[in-house]
Amino acid sequence: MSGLDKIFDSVGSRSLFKNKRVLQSNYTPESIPHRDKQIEQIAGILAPSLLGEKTSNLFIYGVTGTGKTLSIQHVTNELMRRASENKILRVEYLNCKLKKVADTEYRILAELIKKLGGSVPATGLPTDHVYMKFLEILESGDEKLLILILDEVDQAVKKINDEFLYNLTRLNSELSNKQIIIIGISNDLRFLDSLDPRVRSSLSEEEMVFPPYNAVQLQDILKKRANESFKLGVVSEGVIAKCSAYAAREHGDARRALDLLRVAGELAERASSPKIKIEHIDNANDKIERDKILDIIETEPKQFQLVLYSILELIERAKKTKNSVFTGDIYNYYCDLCKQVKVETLTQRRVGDIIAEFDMLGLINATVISKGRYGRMREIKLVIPENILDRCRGILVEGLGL
DNA sequence: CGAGATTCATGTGAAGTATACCTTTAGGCTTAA
DNA sequence: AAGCCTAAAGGTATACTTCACATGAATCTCGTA
Repeated sequence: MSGLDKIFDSVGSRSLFKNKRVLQSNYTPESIPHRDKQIEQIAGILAPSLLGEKTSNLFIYGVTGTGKTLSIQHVTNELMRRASENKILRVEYLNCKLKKVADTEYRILAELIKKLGGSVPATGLPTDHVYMKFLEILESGDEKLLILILDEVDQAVKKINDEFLYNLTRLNSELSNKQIIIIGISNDLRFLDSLDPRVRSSLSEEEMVFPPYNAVQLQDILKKRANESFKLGVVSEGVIAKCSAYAAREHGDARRALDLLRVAGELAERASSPKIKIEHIDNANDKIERDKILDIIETEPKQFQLVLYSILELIERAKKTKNSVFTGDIYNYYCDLCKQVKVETLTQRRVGDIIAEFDMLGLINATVISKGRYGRMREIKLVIPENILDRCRGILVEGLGL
């Protein structure tokens, strides 16, 4: 038996997981603790849809990981189950945050059409044409109602404008025998205030707020899932408490807590530990943060990577001299870098926008400051933790062929 | 000395351009009657 | 004549550029005490 066989064979017996899926973020549990009230309320609002009646549009707030998406999905799943025979309902879920998938009006519509079974080219069509196509494909279906769930709408509106929401809410008047119910989900509590009053009133006919979980509730949730997910006796004393404490600090983000538990389990498994210990959670916390950032960096387009590399290098240098880094410095360094790699340089205008995007992504922190006589620029600070800087640089160097 | 003007380096908005892709339309070719 | 293919014409979204104006506090200027 080869050495590898041994490793492969031992996987089954060594695994700490009974059913890992339970801890993955796309898993929909049977019951959702501490959200009974909200679920009932949603169900109450959406119930008439079973009879094919148009219900109010619904708007839901709450910070990440408070069970918004889960609750909605739970209710709509039940609705679908009840409505499965008579085909009056259809539910579509769309996350508006996904870059390159749903970050423009055109792409959101294209994505919706795709989900409904049609197809549209990535570019070339006038937007109103795409609207027509959307209506067409909607009319062609059997279902009377479409429940459209737009997750993280605030992101979409920030990138586009609120007119497209208005267009969506107005589509109902163009549909002869179909109706659309829009459910908007947002993490940003102030989002509604920034909307045009017209859009606001039609989108948020009903509003709901999901409060964050407190540490006790988080523990409850984690316990339940841990029991389903891990084999008996695998979870050490205090692990659950620690996970929920971490997550409670992140304003009650349950998803974060579950991720933490799952990754901790994976780490423990990899380290051949028979139990998940508290130290695994600390490691998991680092790993999650790390993977998130590394993934963003890796998937960013080349020009963005060049800018980011410039930022990284300059901040590294500035650390020694205790100077700050500004837009101009970065642009100069970036230009040199482009020459070195033989890539076309973008204009400073564009690079400025790219820097702003990194700010949005949370990789850097860029604040506009005025240095009086010496101009006005963004002061740029890195948000990426020290301990993964080298790996970031590694990815960039490799990706750029430096 | 201090109020107001000046200045710098870039922020920021709007409009224009390049590219890649789409539909429509007209012409040319083939085919079947 | 009808059907099919192709190429040109006309159109769009997106990423980027160009142009022009906006910003805001350190510094300068100059009248005044």
